[in-house]
Amino acid sequence: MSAAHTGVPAPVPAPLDTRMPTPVPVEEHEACPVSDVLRRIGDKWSVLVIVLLGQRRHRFNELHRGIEGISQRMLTRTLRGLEVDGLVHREVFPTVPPSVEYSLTPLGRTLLEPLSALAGWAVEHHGAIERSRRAHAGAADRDGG
Amino acid sequence: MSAAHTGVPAPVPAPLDTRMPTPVPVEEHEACPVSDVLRRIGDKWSVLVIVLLGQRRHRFNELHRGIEGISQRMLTRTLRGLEVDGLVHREVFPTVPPSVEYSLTPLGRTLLEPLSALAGWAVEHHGAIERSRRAHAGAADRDGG
DNA sequence: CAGAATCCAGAATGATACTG
DNA sequence: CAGTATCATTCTGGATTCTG
Repeated sequence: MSAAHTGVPAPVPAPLDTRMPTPVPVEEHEACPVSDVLRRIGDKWSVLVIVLLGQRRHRFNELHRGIEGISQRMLTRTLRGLEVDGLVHREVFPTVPPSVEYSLTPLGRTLLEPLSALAGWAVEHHGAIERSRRAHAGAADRDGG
Repeated sequence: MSAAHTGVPAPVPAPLDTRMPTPVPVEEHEACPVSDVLRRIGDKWSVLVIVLLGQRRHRFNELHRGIEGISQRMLTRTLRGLEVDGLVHREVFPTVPPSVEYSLTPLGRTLLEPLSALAGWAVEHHGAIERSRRAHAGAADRDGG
């Protein structure tokens, strides 16, 4: 197995060597756990739910009110997905009216640390990203128009 | 602005306090840089491209051959998206036949570090995630069948 | 070689109405 | 309160064909 998709071993400083040492296979990319996780939390709402549940546990409608713009359906689906992956715990209280509380599992809490690393990167560099996007949009205008 | 979506300040150890200190607004989640980055690199191929380009620069067809299963169209679209965001640099050599080399920009290289943190988490915990998925699949079978 | 253009299938997301 | 069911729409990814 190539090391390419098994762990991103280190922040390689990109030697930019013009030679081609290895053929770079990357066969089993479908099972790559990195892509797998990225696709799970890369959807529209999962990160927001994880962050909110990282602060404290919440009831369903608290999340619904707290995340402006999410539909009931998508909140349910997001929570189910995170629950199936073992990141979120769902606890039902058989009261009337019924009450359900969501919280992060221990596994889910371990995700907060690497997530905060990526969040820090995003906060630090989203200005540069947006400038780059605007610059390329302008370039496209000048190309096409 | 709420602090909820601006940086995931720290790996909060989830006090699980039953009180409700703050109302948790999360208004401007559409502009949340964390979700923004996650959605960019959470697609099917971006992470693989970033990892490969983190090792060294590549020509178009090297990437095409190196990433088994990717279509020409998706490789082009993925590279364009990363280029627009300022993470990938595209350099054209006007030879015949033409040659194009892709490499990470300095901004793109800074992403390797937080990405490797998340990758480490994924590698460490994807076993637990898959067990959880299988457990819930089995539970669904017993529920529905 | 490195793409662009076109067409298409399926998944993700959303609005709305209904239920225990 | 906490969902489920249904339908419509948008987005994503892919196969194929064509070009400088």
